[in-house]
Amino acid sequence: MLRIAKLTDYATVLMVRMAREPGCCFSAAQLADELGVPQPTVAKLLKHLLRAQLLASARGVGGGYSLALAPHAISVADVVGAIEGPLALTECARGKGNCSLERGCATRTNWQLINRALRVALQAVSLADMARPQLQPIHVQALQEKMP
Amino acid sequence: MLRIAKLTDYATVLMVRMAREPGCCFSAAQLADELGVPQPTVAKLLKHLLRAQLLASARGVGGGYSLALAPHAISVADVVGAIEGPLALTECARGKGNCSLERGCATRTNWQLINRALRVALQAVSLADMARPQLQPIHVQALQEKMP
DNA sequence: CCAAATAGGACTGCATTGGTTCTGTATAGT
DNA sequence: ACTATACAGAACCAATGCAGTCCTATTTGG
Ligand code: FES
Ligand code: FES
Repeated sequence: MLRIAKLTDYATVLMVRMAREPGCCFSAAQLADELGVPQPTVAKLLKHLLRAQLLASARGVGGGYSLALAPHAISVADVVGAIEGPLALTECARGKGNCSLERGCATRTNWQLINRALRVALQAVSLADMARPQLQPIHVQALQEKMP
Repeated sequence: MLRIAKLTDYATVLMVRMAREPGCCFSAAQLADELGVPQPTVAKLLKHLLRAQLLASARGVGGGYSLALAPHAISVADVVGAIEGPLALTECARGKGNCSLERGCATRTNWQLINRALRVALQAVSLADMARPQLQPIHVQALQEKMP
């Protein structure tokens, strides 16, 4: 229903938590405990975020995860992308041949533009922003200027 | 994966098609044929759009559907909302008690703002806009001005 | 009355998601 | 060297929601 997966929500909460103390090393167990979410689930998410190179890891006793970049250098779009794959509102927004309506479809390119706007909006919000109690309303200066 | 349902995509294509000849009456069979999508599926979508009062219908021989409002008065957000229900990126974005992380969650209010930005963006695009070959890029003037 | 067309459900197969479990590997401390 | 801790990666399963179909009214023009 045009919403992010619950796991993605968890992931952002995890990342924001870590963004509050960057450089610090968090174990999966510790994070799961703080968050109140089962440990295996948290572990899986952290692995995904690691593969996307948003986290760095240390194995062994006393190991754990830490942010790979500064909090302001990681965007919400990065986190969403790491868990859900590339952002594509419509089937046809990701490459050709995915949508059965392609031939003669009038909405494809316009959807792609909407898609791009969403991506930009998510890229504009960093973990550092999310860690603040409340960020300013995002202002969408929308297309009152349209094609002729 | 943060994408609209395929049926929603169909619905927008249908609406845009009708927006190109407003006032005209389209039967489900005719639209299904034009679109290359099975007739029952199209019929179901049209019923949903009708209930959301985006369409008007005429029964009986020679009946069909037509836009309930002018093309510029119907937004993409309306269509998405009609098919998928109210727009809510996160569980917690729609009312209390939906998200298990609620207590002490630092990202809730910020997600709600992102949510609102998306809604505004979709509301800003009308069927008339979508019917044009290509609308101007949506410009998101994002929150470089954040909370202190 | 009949045919065309919508109105409204109920129903089903399938894909995705949320969540678990298992095996393997690296590391710190004893 | 041994062991406990903690990550790495994959396979696995149950449940939810989606895409699509079907069936039975009801309305209306001819
Ligand atoms: S190509 Fe997918 S809806 Fe137009
Ligand atoms: S309340 Fe749902 S993620 Fe914070």
